[in-house]
Order: sequence, then C-alpha cells, then structure tokens
Amino acid sequence: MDTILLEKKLYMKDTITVAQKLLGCLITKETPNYTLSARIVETEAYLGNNDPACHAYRKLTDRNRPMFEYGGISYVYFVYGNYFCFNVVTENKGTGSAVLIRAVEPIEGIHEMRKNRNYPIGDVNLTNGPAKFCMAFDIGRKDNSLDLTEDRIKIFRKKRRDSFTIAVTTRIGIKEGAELPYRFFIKDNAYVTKHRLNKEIIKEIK
DNA sequence: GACAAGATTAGCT
DNA sequence: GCTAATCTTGTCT
Repeated sequence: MDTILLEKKLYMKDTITVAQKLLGCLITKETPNYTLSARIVETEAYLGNNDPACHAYRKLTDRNRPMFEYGGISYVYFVYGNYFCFNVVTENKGTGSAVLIRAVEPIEGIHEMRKNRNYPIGDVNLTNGPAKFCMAFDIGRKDNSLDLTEDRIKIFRKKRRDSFTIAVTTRIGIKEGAELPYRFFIKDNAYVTKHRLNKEIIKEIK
C-alpha cells in the first residue's frame, strides 16, 4: 500500500480540518520487536480556549503542556485512574488544540495488539475505544510529546484516499460543550465506538 | 442483543 | 468530589 508521511504543515491546519483528514489515515508504532499499524476510523476535535471540554480551556498546566506546543506532536493523558487516551496536537504553538483518536481498525500486528490488551478474541472490541486503542498500541506516559513525523509513532496518509462518508455527531463522555458537533467517524465502519449515546448523525460529508 | 448501572482507578476539568 | 473509559453483571425485549 502506497503511503506518505503526514507533513508538519498538515497538523498546523485548523483542528476540525485535521480531525477529518486523519480519518482513513494509518497510525503506526515501531518497537524493537514488532510493528503495529491501524487505520483511524473515529476522531474528536478539542479546540483550545474556545471549547469548555478541552483540557487546555482554562490554563497551561504540567499535564496539558504538550497541547500548547506546535501541531504534530502527541498528547497522552491518564483518565479514570486506569486508562490512557492519545491525542494529536494541532495548530500553532500556544493554541492548545488537539484531536483525540477514538477508534482504529487494526491492519498489522493484530497478534501483538491482542497480547498488549490481554484480549483473546480478534473482534471489533480490540480497538473500538480511545483507551482500548492505547492498550492495544501499548501507549502510556512514555509516549507523551512525541514528534509524529520522526519518532516511533507516526501517521501516514494513503496515496489514493479511501472512499468513505464522514459522519458528524456530538462528542462522547463530556458535560460541557456536549452540544458541539466535533466527533467524526467513518460511516458504517465496524470499529467505530459502539455507544448508546451520541447516535444521532448531524450531517454527512462525502 | 440492547441497554443500564456499579466498581474500578489517581490526578486535577 | 469529579472525570474526554472500560469491564462485568443484571434486566428488558
């Protein structure tokens, strides 16, 4: 499959554009022992100081510091005492915006993903959630603030873009900003989060 | 099968 | 005390 590494300048675009552009792209992780690869099928945009659900809404802290860097690095945070979520920082330095990777479709290294997640079955539950994806890719604090154009985690786009419809809904699991249509996913993809809420599709983008 | 509710976890919304 | 989540268990159609 012909792929091209995503350039830094793409990450500098506005966050909603990046959230949509990342759909269908491949995210890879290289370790000494294996390579993991998966197709991004679901994202959410978090928009700096305009968005009350965003970690960077109030002020810069030690935790959200990576969000205020230049676009194109990772922001990994710890939630609910147990889990990690992986974000791609977007826009210019000081903006505090990012795209949360909510779900992926495994392509390469499925056996290792299953082992990382301690999950015996290779069905959609392997990676259909933000923390499931992090477990499958063995993403933790050590993967915070990586440069996604040169470090062990990278994102590639395909030379020939897949044909799919983007569905837009409100975001999942937040209180403030819940009405904002910032969740994007590939329509009818089996690996998109199965969630009882946020089912209503606001619009579709071809 | 779909949906709801409770337990779990630790850093800070 | 609350949370950008998941797993397990229970209830319902």
